Amino acid sequence: MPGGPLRDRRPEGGERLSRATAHRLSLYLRALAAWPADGGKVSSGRIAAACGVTDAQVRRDLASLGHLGRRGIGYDAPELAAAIRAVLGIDRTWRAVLVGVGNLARALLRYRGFRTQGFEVLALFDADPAKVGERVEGLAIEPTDRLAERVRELGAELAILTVPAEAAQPVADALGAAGIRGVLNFAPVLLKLPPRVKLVSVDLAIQLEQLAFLIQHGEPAADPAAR
Amino acid sequence: MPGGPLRDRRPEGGERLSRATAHRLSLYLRALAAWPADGGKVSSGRIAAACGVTDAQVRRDLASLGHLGRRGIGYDAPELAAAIRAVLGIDRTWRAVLVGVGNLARALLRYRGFRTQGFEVLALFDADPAKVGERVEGLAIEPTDRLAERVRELGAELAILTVPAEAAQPVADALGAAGIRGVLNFAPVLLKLPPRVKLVSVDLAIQLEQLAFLIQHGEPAADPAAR
DNA sequence: GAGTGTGAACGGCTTCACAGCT
DNA sequence: AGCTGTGAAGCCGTTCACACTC
Repeated sequence: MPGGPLRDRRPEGGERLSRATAHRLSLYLRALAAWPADGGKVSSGRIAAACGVTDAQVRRDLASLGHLGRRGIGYDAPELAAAIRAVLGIDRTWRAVLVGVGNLARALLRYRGFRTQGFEVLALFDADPAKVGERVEGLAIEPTDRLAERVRELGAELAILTVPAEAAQPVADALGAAGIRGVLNFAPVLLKLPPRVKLVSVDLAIQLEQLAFLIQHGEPAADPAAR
Repeated sequence: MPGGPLRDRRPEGGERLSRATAHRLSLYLRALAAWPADGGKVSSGRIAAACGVTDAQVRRDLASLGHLGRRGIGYDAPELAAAIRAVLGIDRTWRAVLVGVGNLARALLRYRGFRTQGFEVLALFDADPAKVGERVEGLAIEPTDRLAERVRELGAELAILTVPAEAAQPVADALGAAGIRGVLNFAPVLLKLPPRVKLVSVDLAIQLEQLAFLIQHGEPAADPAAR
């Protein structure tokens, strides 16, 4: 058998944390940031209460980052925040471009917390010639057919896709070819991308459907945060 | 104990379907809608391919809706779509209000698929007096302090919250008091609501953080759709 | 007392595999 | 052959409980 023990080798480095855990870490980070910077010590219980999860869950999540807590004491808030940022990969600045400058794009651009959390939008693109040249939040809109070229030029790693559904796949193809590493997609379609490009999709209509579902079936508890 | 001799309620009383399943059902529904309306028959394999899941998963999900498929044949697309709509609770119209008329709100209002999927926004509210009276997508913006009164008047069941973070909790309180049944929240805070009010939260900044995390750790596969 | 770290039990979702129908 | 429905198994994330530390 040619495969042998070399295949399927777990890349060492301890425990891989799940996507769900990563999501909660974002929540914890937000809670820490909103904290009145008192003593600097926090406990799993306080974080849990602020984020709507159990304290055991918080401890389990934080333990996966290393030995950050001290028994009987708690966690050091700044140290904890730094560790979470590091594992989430937001301890540096990500260079991003945005394609499709509609209302959603404008809302995102104005959203504080993008730049503060380490995301920087470097360029805007739109296929509509009437929009090209217009300035939004300090950036001039460029034509979409320059997308690949400019992505390479700027060294952008992330793309935010806020184009209509029909335009999404062609743009995604162009982004993939230009060497982008991640796409945050708001178009309600299933994008096909090479496996080296990571994808997170947000479908706003589906969220409303989920809400209808929750009401329809009397689920036990309200949801702390959703995806 | 009422009921008595009537047991054996197979059709819908038995299995509760999970939130994850409900999310996938939304995906399937979208795939069905986008289908070229050929014969009218679909198989679990085709749906699976369109949604980025396994065929076994599709069968398991659809089986939980009742006995819709026919062995050797597949599913009848229109019938399947109707069944999914029914279980998701979107086989009727939901009356909704929207609070906080910024760019995000305008993007949502323009989003086709809201009204077509059974959601109708009846009124808009904003705390900014300068915006009150302005018409957006055919609706005049009303002052937020009329919110509770108008929710009752209109019989609204759902609310879409697109206000700044600081304003979210007070508005949520007002909505809860007015008898709203569900809230779709876009403000980056953990809302406290009575358990009878269902909550779905969408945090756009967290989605970007998730993307950074995926890139940072070379996850095996790209994600079909996210929450 | 307050609080973390963690094995172990638990529960639920997903995948497998195949029987059964067309 | 093609495809669904479904026990059974596998897997993974969450919760429990408690030893341990300050």
